Amino acid sequence: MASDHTRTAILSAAERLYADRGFGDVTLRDIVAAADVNLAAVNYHFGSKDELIAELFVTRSLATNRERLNELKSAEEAGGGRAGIDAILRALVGPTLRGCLGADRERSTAARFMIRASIESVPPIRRIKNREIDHLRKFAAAMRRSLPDCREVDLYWGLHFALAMAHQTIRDSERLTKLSEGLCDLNDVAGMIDRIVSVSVRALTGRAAQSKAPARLVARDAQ
Amino acid sequence: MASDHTRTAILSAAERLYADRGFGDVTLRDIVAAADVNLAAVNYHFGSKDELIAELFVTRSLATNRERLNELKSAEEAGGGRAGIDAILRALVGPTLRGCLGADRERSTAARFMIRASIESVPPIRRIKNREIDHLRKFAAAMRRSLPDCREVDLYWGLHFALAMAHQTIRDSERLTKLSEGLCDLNDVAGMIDRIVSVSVRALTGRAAQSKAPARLVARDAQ
DNA sequence: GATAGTTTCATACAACTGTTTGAATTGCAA
DNA sequence: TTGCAATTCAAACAGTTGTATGAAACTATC
Repeated sequence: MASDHTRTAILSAAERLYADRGFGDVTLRDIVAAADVNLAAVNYHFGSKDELIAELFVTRSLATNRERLNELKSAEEAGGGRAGIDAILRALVGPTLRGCLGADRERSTAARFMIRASIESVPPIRRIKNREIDHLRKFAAAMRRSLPDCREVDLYWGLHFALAMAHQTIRDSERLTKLSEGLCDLNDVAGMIDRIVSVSVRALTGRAAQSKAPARLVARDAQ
Repeated sequence: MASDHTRTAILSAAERLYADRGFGDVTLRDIVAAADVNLAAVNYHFGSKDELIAELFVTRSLATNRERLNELKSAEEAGGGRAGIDAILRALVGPTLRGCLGADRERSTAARFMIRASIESVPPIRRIKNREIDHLRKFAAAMRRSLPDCREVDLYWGLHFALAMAHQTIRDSERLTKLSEGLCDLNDVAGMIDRIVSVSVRALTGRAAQSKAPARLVARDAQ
């Protein structure tokens, strides 16, 4: 194993191309052209296209999860074993948002690749993705500790919504910019995280706080 | 132009396959096999694969927008020209959510096709999709009328978040089910809409303190 | 029933896909 | 240097893709 140069060139070219254009229309020939290596190098170093994608995904997935858990852990330590709900949610959505929309270019392609991977469900990734559930469960557990009075079902919905907002903001930032005619500042990543966390916290605590339960609102839809 | 049978068979088979498996791995041969027509029929009736996709998207896009605007209009008429913010958001996310997760199978594939189209950005669709902005602007305008004291930027973020939650709930309903181990009931579409609308309203009215909106909203729960 | 126009069909085509091959080149230890 | 394994390379492979073709089968009009 000499210099790894070819291997890493392929990895980073592939990641960038997949992040930019999706898995659908990026061919091995595109990748090797961008990496400036020979076509056969992919199969020589990775075995197959699918294994290349899988390696890319596994590496990044572990890194993202580690980053999230680090933030969660230090938040829990700071709170003596129980973190505030806002810190938990911040640990959940912060890394990806900063990664995708922050200034660091390398982290940006990495994070955008992960978004692609979570959207265009391509076979080699789908097989691995079940582990994500286990990862999210840790956050659900932290949230449960933080909000012991919150109903279980509300907790999952809150987690789900927080991820949804973060996700969609990354994926469709262009639409939001166009729609608001530049009013929504996507460069202010910290402000954006605050906003998402704040909405999520309110979604979670709004009902729990005002103790009184369902004044179920009239929903005349249905079929 | 005799019986349209072949044409419509292609359209509905294509829509179903694209909705189920995405644009990435559905070939013309898959479509004609499902529609039980000859391969050449696609090019004969539609010109090309891209034009078939475009026709599918335009048709459904117009239908969805019409449905949303109808709901919005009747909500505004009921409120004497100014609809409540919850009714506006309900008109925005309701049709798609009911379409995707409701019981009506035909509507379901139609709506799921639209979700696919909005995720996997395939060229023939990307060209058309700019019109969506104009459509959303109408909802932004209605929201502005409903919450005249709300800051413009908060308004756009609220609209964005509402769509994000609806969207992600449809796209990744499986993950939510697994994560919550069936606790989050995705069959209760009405309750889900309540929940999304309620969170969105709180996101909008919480920050803009002096709002006049009826904050008596509480989402109901299943079970 | 013959005719003209539309629609279907089997088949072929050219382009592109991921993968394989076997020879050429490299790097390094003896 | 020689020898040998690891790596690179150009070329070709088999399979799939969207599209085109020209003959056959229809349908309706006269």
